[in-house]
Amino acid sequence: MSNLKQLARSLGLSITTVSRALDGYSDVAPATRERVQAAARAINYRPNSAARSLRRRKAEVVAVTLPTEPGRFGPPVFLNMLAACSQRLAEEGLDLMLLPTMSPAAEMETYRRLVDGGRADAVIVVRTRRHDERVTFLKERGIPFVTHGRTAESSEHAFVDGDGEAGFHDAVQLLASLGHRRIAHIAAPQDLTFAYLRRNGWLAGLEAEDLAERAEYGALPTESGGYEAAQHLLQQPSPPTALLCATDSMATGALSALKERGLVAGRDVAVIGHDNLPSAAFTDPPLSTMEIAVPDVGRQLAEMLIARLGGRDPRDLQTILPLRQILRATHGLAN
Amino acid sequence: MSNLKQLARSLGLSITTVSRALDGYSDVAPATRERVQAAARAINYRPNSAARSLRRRKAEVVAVTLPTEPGRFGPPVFLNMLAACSQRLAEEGLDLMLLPTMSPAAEMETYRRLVDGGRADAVIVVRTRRHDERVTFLKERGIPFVTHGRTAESSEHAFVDGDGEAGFHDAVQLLASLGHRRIAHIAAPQDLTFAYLRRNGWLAGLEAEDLAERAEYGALPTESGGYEAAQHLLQQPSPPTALLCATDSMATGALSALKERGLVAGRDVAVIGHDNLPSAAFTDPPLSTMEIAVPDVGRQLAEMLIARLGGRDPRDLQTILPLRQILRATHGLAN
DNA sequence: TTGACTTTCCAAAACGTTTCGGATGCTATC
DNA sequence: GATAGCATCCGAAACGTTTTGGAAAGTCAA
Repeated sequence: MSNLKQLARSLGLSITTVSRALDGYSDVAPATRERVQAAARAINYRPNSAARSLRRRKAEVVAVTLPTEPGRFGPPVFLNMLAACSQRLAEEGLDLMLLPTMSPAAEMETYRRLVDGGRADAVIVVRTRRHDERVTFLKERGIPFVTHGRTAESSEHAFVDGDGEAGFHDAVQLLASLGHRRIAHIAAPQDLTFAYLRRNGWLAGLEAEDLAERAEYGALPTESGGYEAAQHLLQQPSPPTALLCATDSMATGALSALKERGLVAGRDVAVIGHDNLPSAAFTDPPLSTMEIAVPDVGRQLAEMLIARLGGRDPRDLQTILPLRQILRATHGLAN
Repeated sequence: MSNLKQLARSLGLSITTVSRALDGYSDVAPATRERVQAAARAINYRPNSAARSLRRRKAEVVAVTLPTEPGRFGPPVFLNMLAACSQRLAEEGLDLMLLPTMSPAAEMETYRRLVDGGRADAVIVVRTRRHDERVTFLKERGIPFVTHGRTAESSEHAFVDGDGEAGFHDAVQLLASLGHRRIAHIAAPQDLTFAYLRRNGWLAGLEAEDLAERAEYGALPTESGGYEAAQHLLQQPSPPTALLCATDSMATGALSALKERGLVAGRDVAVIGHDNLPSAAFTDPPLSTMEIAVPDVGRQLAEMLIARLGGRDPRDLQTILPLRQILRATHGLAN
């Protein structure tokens, strides 16, 4: 691994000049700069990142921890989003670094290493919970951060989130307009903000439509969870005619439970999910679902982070994005 | 952010002693050590990672770039694997850092920053191609690395891979034993090693069973790709009775194409995939597929990396893992 | 009392970069 | 021919840690 000292010696220049030539300062002669750049290219010189960030007192890294419950990774949706985010951050010279973590305890320890060890300049929080230890920690330390999804104390920090509440409200109204009266909810764990808000939207929709029946079942946000929930709901005395599912994964499991009982989704029972996973277009029947209407959530996340790093007030950096309903075949008619 | 100097001053000790107390050296008095540890805990001290890795001349980071074709992220399978890998690496004091990259060019630039800038001590290569620029680069630089999936020059480096060739060979034999004679292959891009090997296995299986018909169609390894491929293969004069698909995503797309033509998978046409995605148990009918038989590929990857960092010869670190067939409902009988 | 050992501590150098505050030599101006 | 101004370069300090090579004080045996 080459360094400035070698480079300087080989060129008969001082370390200072070489450093400034490469950084584009104006006090180095054009001819010299070219010589330096050529030599740097020739030996594949890159500044040592540890030395640079020690001196500069910033890591030039934005970190995200990826909570990975054993055996199950979060929706692939996150990763597309984070990829777009990383692209924008790269334009700013920032690396996005993802750190898988296995347990909440391990995750908090990672946060401490990250923040107290100066390894990251800013943090993105995903899988946000309503009362989120990570948010508390970051606020306490005063390090810039943006959450993907709100918390109970969202007014205090930057976030971007889809309007799941409105989306589920609308979905209930759509189903009601199609004649459904018994619209059940397949809920994800309520400590997760997105799950809480979607359930709220469902409740509000029922309220608005004056529907008294409010059957629901909570499960893990996975295909199995959705399957289990649907099984439970369908075997009740007067089973629901519509299943509003917190996620597409759950909806997929629900579809499979319907099939097992000889029911056709979109004809016998309506099913609506959320996320518009790539596979949602290929379920049988193709899943009706919803997704955030703007294409570049990741980019927005990056912009917010950059604004926060530039000192902008977090209260100016709070976006709730509208959802778009994707109506395929499973939202169906009530019979 | 606190540092050793503050800590030392507040304790009336030298920086050296504080450092050594925290690192568990034996030349510091037990009483002193406790005092230091208590103080460090009190102010949330963590060593500055830039300073530490500058001095130690190692980053204590293992990097993975995640190639993310726009709009599409690799199978979630990777991420479970990497999470397990990161857990094992953490025991060794190593951070696993994932870097999303949008294009091959951007990916190579990331590699250069990573390696020439001393940001990572070792690298994991995923989505391996048969002729892989990244592998060439890493070999040239002499930095330890392990690939997930083989390359054309695998004899030279550490890797762990599933035996896709044998798996697809076996699948052909299974299908043949069920009476299928026209077994088509839905292939992924052949520059990806896994795709190449699976196709090879398919060919070898046909050979072994003396089947002359070898219809195939290459597409992107996505649901849409599989859909498109199945459409193409099924509209031929004498369509295949079995579709052996390079991935479960493709198989899912193929299932949807079958349905559209009124065909039942597992009765009219057999379908077999690869990966055993969580959703594979919930397709309709449930997908027959295969997966690596051992549970902890990620851990193996980590062990190899650790061995390489310890100087072990890469030729001792090459594992091809057997696959397990998961026979659900779509491998079906030939009619 | 002396010398050899042990225990406990510490000063200083080093890692590779960035950056502050000049230094040097040259050109233009009066 | 002195002076100011400019273009170009550089020495040295600093970032926070680890680590080398002792130093100081205490213990023990002879």
